[in-house]
Amino acid sequence: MIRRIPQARDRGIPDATVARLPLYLRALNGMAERGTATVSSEDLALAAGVNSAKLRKDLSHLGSYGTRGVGYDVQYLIYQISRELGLTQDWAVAIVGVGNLGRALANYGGFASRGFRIAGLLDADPHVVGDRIAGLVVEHADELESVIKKRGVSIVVLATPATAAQQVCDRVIAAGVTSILNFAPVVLAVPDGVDVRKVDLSIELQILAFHEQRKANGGPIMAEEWPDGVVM
Amino acid sequence: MIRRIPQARDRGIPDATVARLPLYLRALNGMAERGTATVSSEDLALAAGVNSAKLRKDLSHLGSYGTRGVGYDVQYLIYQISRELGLTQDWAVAIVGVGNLGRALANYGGFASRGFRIAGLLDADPHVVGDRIAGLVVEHADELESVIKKRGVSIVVLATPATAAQQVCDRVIAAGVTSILNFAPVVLAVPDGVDVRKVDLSIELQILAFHEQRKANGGPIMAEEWPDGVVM
DNA sequence: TCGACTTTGTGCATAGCTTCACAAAGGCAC
DNA sequence: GTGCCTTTGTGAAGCTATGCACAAAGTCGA
Repeated sequence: MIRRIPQARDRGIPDATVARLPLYLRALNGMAERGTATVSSEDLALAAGVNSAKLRKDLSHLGSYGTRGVGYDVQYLIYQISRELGLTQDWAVAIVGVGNLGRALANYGGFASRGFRIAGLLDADPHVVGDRIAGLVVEHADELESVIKKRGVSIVVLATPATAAQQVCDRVIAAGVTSILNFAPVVLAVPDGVDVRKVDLSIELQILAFHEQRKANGGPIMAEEWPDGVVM
Repeated sequence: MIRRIPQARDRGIPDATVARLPLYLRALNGMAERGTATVSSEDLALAAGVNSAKLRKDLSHLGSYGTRGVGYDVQYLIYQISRELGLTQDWAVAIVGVGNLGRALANYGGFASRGFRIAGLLDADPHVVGDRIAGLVVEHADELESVIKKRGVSIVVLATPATAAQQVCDRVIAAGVTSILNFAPVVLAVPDGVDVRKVDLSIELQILAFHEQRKANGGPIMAEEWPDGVVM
């Protein structure tokens, strides 16, 4: 039974807000690079593609970091959001499954730039073990537990085939990992206290197809374009 | 101003429901492969990792396809969900940007199996153009408009660098595409009527880091483990 | 045919998220 | 100072999603 204790500065940030903070952070970094010193909620909201009231409410969960009449100090806000997200520390990430997707992830620059360090690449296929990818040598999946413990891995990325995902998942949890990013198209069963986030390419396409079909067959349409009385 | 017109069988399916339908579909396909003929909402909900009341409410938006006392016919439900999602037709997909991620996507089996046919691979880099990947020859990005029109592409996957994404996005929209799956870490500006879904690997990791940090520093914790009176 | 049992479909209460609208707070010119 | 202007932070209202709980509807055995 997990129960939150309200604290002095309540850390109960809504999930929806947490999911947007990285977006704000990215927009702020762009502004910092262009030399912008302060930004209003209106402008930042525009850059992040959200409503400005929502942005202000999101930021208000972190504290009161703005200045009325002026806006937010870009550098200061970057620091506060980074701290809140835990990006001021270094996270060791292991990628399990070095197929096409695993390789793409290993080479993806967006990780390293945010405090995520790839600390291990593992695969069960002996033909892949030993390959050097993005500066790391692929290790055998048998080494999973030892890699996690020796290198302090706290986040595991699953890029294995669907059939292997649950088994690998069980092993990394047994090894003490409680944060998993799952690319395999399966619903993982995990105990309480373990966070799983899922990225499913096929599901995203299916959602797009739904809306695309709807656009084609008079779904949500311009009311003006619908011939009067044609309702079937 | 877009306004929905309620229809005889109201097609106003909530977004949250649409996002879960592919999940149900996957679970149902697994059951069909194992020869299951009917399934109760309880069992299907378990397989899909959702609450059974939610599952029933989701399915009730499609119609009344269950039999009280028995459950749902697996094959029939597969058909109904597929039809609703638009998977009974063939969708031509083009992937723009054939870097590591683009290659992984091109080789990803999950697309073809659901009515998504990769109809084009494009890249701006002359060293990549001409490569054969997953049975297709990479074409130059200059051919974008012609590929979209000649092959009836209706969904475009953006796997370009962030800097090129908006420009490519503008071009595919000008060519008539209204559904985009964006892997580039930018907020795309698009006109009304265009659907963009975003997959952002770095954001997912940041969300995990937030929760991981919270687990480490007395965030949501076991109430029992918190020393009495220590509230700062 | 009947009654016990199973499971759906949904009304309702609740929780969470979004958006509006505005008072409070601060900067700046004079 | 003083007053005007800008922008934040947030109360309140409305909307969407969730989950309980149960009546309605169907199956199945006797």
